[in-house]
Amino acid sequence: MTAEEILQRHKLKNTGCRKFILTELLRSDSALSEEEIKKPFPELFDRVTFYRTLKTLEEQHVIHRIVLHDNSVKYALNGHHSDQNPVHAHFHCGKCDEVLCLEGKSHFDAELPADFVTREVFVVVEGLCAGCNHPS
Amino acid sequence: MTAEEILQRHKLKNTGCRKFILTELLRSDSALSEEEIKKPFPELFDRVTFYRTLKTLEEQHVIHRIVLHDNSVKYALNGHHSDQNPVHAHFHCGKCDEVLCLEGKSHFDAELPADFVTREVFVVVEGLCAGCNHPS
DNA sequence: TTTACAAATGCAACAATGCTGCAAATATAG
DNA sequence: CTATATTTGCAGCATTGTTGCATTTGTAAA
Repeated sequence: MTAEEILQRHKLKNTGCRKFILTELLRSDSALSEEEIKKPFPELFDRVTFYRTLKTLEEQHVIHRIVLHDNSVKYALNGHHSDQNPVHAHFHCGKCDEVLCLEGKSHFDAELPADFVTREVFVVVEGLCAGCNHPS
Repeated sequence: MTAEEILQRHKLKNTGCRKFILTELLRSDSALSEEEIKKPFPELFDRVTFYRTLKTLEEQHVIHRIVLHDNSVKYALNGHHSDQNPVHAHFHCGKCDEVLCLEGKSHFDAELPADFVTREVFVVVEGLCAGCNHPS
């Protein structure tokens, strides 16, 4: 799957900034912050363009935001999930800062007060990844 | 439980800003943002003092931060929970913006990759509260 | 291919928030 | 009451979020 294919599939214009962001996210196993995405070419696009492009891609459900407990934000490509499951869970390694999607691998239950309705559930698991837990 | 008692219990000096923040949190059923805490007397303390006081209270485990999916932050008093349960779950009403603690009322499970370790789990349930779901 | 238009981009600018250093004020232990 | 460590207020800077507007660009239709 290429950046261009993703954009076509979502009927979005094939622009430089969009291609760049999607390409970087495709290259990465883990979710990336805005800064991490920009890293290879920090000055390639204007700050505001970057900001607006991320916003658009999120609104169009191409990518999703992950808000960590330290208030920082990372972005990841959306999978082809059914969107039936309202639980969005991610793992964040406190040492190497990597973020992993736990889609389909987690379960959450809560007893809400009467008449409360759940729309979405956002979970961030803070911990250590295998590499950081057992540094060899 | 008064603000002074809480401060004594944590061996913290009994200062104006601390008392003010704790008093406002004690008065409220739901978690409050910095702005919401300040609301009654917006100019009573300097912006930086407020910022640093919240940070201190959090570091001393008097209050905890709740980071919502829109990146905003709310604060709530810590209960007397055993701290055995690493899951911190809160409900956020997307309409009236209230935040409720779901402590002890939720359960989370995830299949992590081998050798990954969980330290803490932060959950935000986005939805509608009873009042906003069934406006009478 | 050219044209036309909506959309995307870059730039300027401002708001909100996070954060640090330092001097003055203050809480509390003795 | 005094001494001292802590807290506070102020000035100021960094980062991030956001908007308006003029210019450029992608794409669909002529």
